[in-house]
Amino acid sequence: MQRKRTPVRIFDCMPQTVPRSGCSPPSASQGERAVPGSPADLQHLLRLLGAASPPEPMLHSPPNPHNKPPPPYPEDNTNNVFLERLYDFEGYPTPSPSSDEGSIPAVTLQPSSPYNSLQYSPQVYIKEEPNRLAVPGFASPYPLSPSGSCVSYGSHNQYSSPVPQHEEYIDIEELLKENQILQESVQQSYITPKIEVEEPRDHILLRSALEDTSFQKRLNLRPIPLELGSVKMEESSGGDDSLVAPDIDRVLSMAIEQTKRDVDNTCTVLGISPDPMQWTTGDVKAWVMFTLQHYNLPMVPMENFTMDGAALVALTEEEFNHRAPQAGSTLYAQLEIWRTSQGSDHQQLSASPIPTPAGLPSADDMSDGLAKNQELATDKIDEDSESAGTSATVGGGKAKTGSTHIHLWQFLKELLASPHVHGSAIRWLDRSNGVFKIEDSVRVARLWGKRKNRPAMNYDKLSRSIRQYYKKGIMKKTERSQRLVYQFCHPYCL
DNA sequence: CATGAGGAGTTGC
DNA sequence: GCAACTCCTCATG
Repeated sequence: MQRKRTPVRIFDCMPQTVPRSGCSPPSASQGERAVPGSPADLQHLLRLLGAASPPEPMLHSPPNPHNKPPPPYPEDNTNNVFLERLYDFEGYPTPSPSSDEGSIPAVTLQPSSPYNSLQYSPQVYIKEEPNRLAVPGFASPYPLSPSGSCVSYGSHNQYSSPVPQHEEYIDIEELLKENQILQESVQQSYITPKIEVEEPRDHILLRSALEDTSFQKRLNLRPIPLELGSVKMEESSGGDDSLVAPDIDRVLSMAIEQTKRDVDNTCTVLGISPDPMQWTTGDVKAWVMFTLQHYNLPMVPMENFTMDGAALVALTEEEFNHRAPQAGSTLYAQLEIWRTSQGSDHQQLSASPIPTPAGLPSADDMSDGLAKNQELATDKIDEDSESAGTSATVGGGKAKTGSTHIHLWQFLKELLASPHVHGSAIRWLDRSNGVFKIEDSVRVARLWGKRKNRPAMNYDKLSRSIRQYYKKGIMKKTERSQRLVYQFCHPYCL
C-alpha cells in the first residue's frame, strides 16, 4: 500500500482528553506550549513520569551548543532551599550551558535542538526539558509539563483546552520514519533483560495516558505503532471504532524505572523516605514545598499540611484541593506517582506479588473522548491491574498494598477510588457517608477472586465476607436496605 | 428467583 | 489466631 504524504496539523494531534487525575501541568501562561510532532512518544512518557529527574547516564543526548541553560528554577521563590539542595546533589548536576545534565525544567520555550525536536520541522517549538531523555526525532503529541510528571490533564486545570501558539504541518511519512528509527534506537538502548521479565499490571493512570490514541483516530491516521521492539499490538474491541492499542508494558517498565530513580534522588536530597507513609510532618512539608516549587505552583499555607505522611496519604483529591486550591490536584497526582513508584520498585526488585497503588485518582469529569477510549480498555485494565495482585493504599486504608493479604474492605475502597476504571462495577452513592453500590457483582467478585487468587470466588461468597464486617464494625447495614448497597463505618469510609 | 442474612466448619497465612 | 473462604439454610421482595 502506498502511503500518502499527508500533511497533518500538529495542532490536531493534541489529545483532547486524558484522565483527569494526573498531575496538573503548569499554567499556560508560563510559556508557549509545546507543539510536539510525533505520536510515538517515549520521551513524553518519561516526561510524564520524571519529577526532578536527573539525566540517565545511558540516555545522554549529545551536547548541544544551541541549548542555553534554563533559568534558575523557581526563579523568584525565596523558599527554594529544597531545590538548592536538590541541585547541589551530585546526582543532579548543576545546569550548565554545555550540558543538558541535571538541568532544571524550564518554563520557557526555546527553539528545539536537533536532539530533542523534530528535525523535519524546524519551526516546531518544544519546551526545553533538558533533564529528560533526549531522543532524536522524538517529541510528544501532548502538552508538556516542566517536569514531565504529568500523566493527564483534567478539565479542571489549565490544560483542559491546550491551544498551541503555532500550527505546523508535518509530514506523516517522515514522522513514521522517525518513529521507526526511534523505536529501533530505544529497543537497543533501553530494553534490558530485567525489563523483559517484568510485566507490570498496574499504573492504570499511565496506561490510560499511553493508550489514548484518540488523536490518531481523529485524524484518520494510519495507526502508528507505539510499540517498542517486539511489543505486540493489540486491537481494541471497538468494532468500527477499533483502534490499535499498543502494548505499553515495556514502555511503562522503562518509565517506571526512571520514575523510581527520580523519586529516590529526590528522597535523598530532601532526606525523606521514599514511602510517604513514613513521612514525618516535616517531611510532608518539605515534599509539599518542593512539589509546589517544582511545578511553579502558588505557595499554600504550610499549616494546611501539618500532618504526617500517613495522614497525607489518606487525603482525598478533594481534600487536597481544599487545602491547596490551586495546587491540590498536582500535589495529589504527584503523591500518587510517588506511591506508584514505590510499588513498582518492589516489583522490580522482587518476584513476589507487589503492593502497587491502583487506587488512582478519580476522573469524574473525564471528557468524552477519553471516556470512550478508556471504556474500551476498562476490561483489559481490570484484568491487568488485578492480575498482578496489586492494590492501593486508599484513603483511610493503611493497607500494605498489592499483596493477596489485602482486606476486602480495602480492596473495595481501591475499586471505588478508581471510578474511571471500575465505576461501572462499583461506585459511591454517598461518599461522605461511605455508602457505595456494587453495580456489577459478578465483576467485583471476579476481581476480588483474582486479587486473592481464589478462582472460585463469587458474589455470594464476597457478600458473605462483607457481612462479616457488620460484626467487626467495618461496615454496617444501610438505613434503608437496598440491594447491593453497603456502607462503611467511620473511619473506614475516609 | 436473585439476593441478603447469618451459622458454622475449613483453609491459608 | 485471624481473616477470608465455603457451604449451608432461611428470609425477603
